[in-house]
Amino acid sequence: MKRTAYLADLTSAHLDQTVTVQGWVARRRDLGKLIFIDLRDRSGTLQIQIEPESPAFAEADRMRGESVAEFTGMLRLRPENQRKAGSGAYELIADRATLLSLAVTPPFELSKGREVAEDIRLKYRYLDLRRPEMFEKLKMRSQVSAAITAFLTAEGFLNVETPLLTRSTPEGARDFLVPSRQTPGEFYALPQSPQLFKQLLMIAGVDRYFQLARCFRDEDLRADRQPDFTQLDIEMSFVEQDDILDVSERLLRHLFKTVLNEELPDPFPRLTYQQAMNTYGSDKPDLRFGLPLVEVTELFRGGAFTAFASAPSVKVLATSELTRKQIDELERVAKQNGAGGLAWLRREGEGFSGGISKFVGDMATELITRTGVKEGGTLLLAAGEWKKAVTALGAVRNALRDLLSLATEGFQVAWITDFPQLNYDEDSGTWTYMHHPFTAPHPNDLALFGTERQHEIRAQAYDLVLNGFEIGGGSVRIHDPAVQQQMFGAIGFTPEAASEQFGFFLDALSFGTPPHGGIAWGFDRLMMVMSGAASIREVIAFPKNNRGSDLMAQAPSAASGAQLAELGLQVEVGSE
RNA sequence: GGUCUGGUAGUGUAGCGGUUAGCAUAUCUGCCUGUCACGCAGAAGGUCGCGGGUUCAAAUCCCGUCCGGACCGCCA
Repeated sequence: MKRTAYLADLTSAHLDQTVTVQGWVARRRDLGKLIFIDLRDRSGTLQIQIEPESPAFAEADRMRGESVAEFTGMLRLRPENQRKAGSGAYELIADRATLLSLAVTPPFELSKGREVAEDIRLKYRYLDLRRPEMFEKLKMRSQVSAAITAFLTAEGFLNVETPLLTRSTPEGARDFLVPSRQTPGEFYALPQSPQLFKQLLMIAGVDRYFQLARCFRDEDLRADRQPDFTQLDIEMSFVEQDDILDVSERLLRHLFKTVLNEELPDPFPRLTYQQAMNTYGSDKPDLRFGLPLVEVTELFRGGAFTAFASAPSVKVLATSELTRKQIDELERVAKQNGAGGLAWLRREGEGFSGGISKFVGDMATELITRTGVKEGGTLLLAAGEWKKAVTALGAVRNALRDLLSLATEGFQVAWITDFPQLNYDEDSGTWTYMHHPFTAPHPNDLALFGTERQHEIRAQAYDLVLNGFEIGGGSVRIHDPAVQQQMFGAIGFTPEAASEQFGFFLDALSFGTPPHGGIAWGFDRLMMVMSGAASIREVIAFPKNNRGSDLMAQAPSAASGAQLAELGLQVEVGSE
């Protein structure tokens, strides 16, 4: 029999009517003769009452936790002193019960939820997803996805799909390869992003494109990274950077308003890359708390503390009183993030004790003034080459956030702009692109190409940062072939090499390319932050663990000899 | 590749040289007609991840390994 309604949709209109409900047995309370069952479906729960004389009794008596059941009976208002909110105001007096599917004892108690080890939840993901908390995340994701589609469609964007089986191009990440059966020895690559395709769509005249695109990168995982993930990919023609930022802002404000009823600022704050790094030690600063890095390089220059005396950069963080153990832990963080060490000082009156205090005698007053450190408070200092020093202290800043619960409630969004166009790779001694090789440099900086100041070239590239997570990034693209040549030249691509690797794309650029640019949002990350989840896995229906394996489906798995033969492949498994 | 951290009944945990390996919950049985984390009584359930070592004695200490998790490298 068809169910009357979802459990949470039963209202006073159904009161004293015969209704049929279906769902899972969330809990069973057997009082001997009288049985109560809490039935759960995706909408909520409803208490079912089975009286001992009821024809439903024998069937209900067989039901166990997580079994699927159907009940028909009269919907009643609960006794007044027992009513709860929503469907908790009602109960169903069953006169017919059907056990649709008896469940074996589940491997974990669904009601324990969060307390259960994640690998067990992942192995039995379909059970984990029965938990209301998990269902709510799936639901929110679907709502955001629908809102994105509606908003961008209304703005004139076209949703276009791009291939998943495509060509490997030398971009940033490692590709996942798919062997070709029809041409043995050749491989497709799964796209790291639809980057080239979306630019080709601009060349094709689509003008405004978006797609919720699956992307694949074969790199090590993190709490906010999966090997296959979803990107909201956007590209627009005949626009400048501010046009792209404007659409992005309006879209994000719309999503937060409609889905979370949260107001985001208009406009979003903007920080340049330089400002973000210098002040917060990160290109994705968490702006839910202050704690800026303070500049003290010249205070220590030529001083008694030799480690700092000639350092290009010395930065300091002022925080509350910390224990030695906490400082040791923070030093570990600093070292893991590239610092040689983490110096510290404790304010005592108008001077300092502990740590490197014997070196700071005459600069104590100036340190106190600049940092505003309170009595008993701690200063944490890192020195070195500017980027190393600020990065290490930026990591310490985030560690302090976690240690002292500094982050405020809610959402803090910002644009990070003016990223460097080029990055010097110390290991290989070569220049590389920071964003991607088609990113347009700032027009005012073009003259710096090929000079020793080319690291100062600013790109028309920007990241969208939310609560310390990079949730989006994009750029204006190069549409001038001469600039493209300069860019390839800077990163050591000869015209031949460029043509070999991006030939079809460079051909396309030569046939009339509009000025264009775009952005890609990490959709999973956005959902993670919006839903307050601690990991990206919480907002993906069937995620992979930290080692890239799907504990439920047990992927990846070995291929059979026949499959390999058909593909012309042989496998050598790592022998030492 | 590296750093840190964990692995004890189905689940969550205590124990950290000598315990019958404890507790909670789930499971099973009995009792119970207004419960709602129902209650009460009882039962069953553990190669203490795996291998080696130290010791009279190892869940406990040491080494290795496997499996989780966080981070660094990596991820335009």
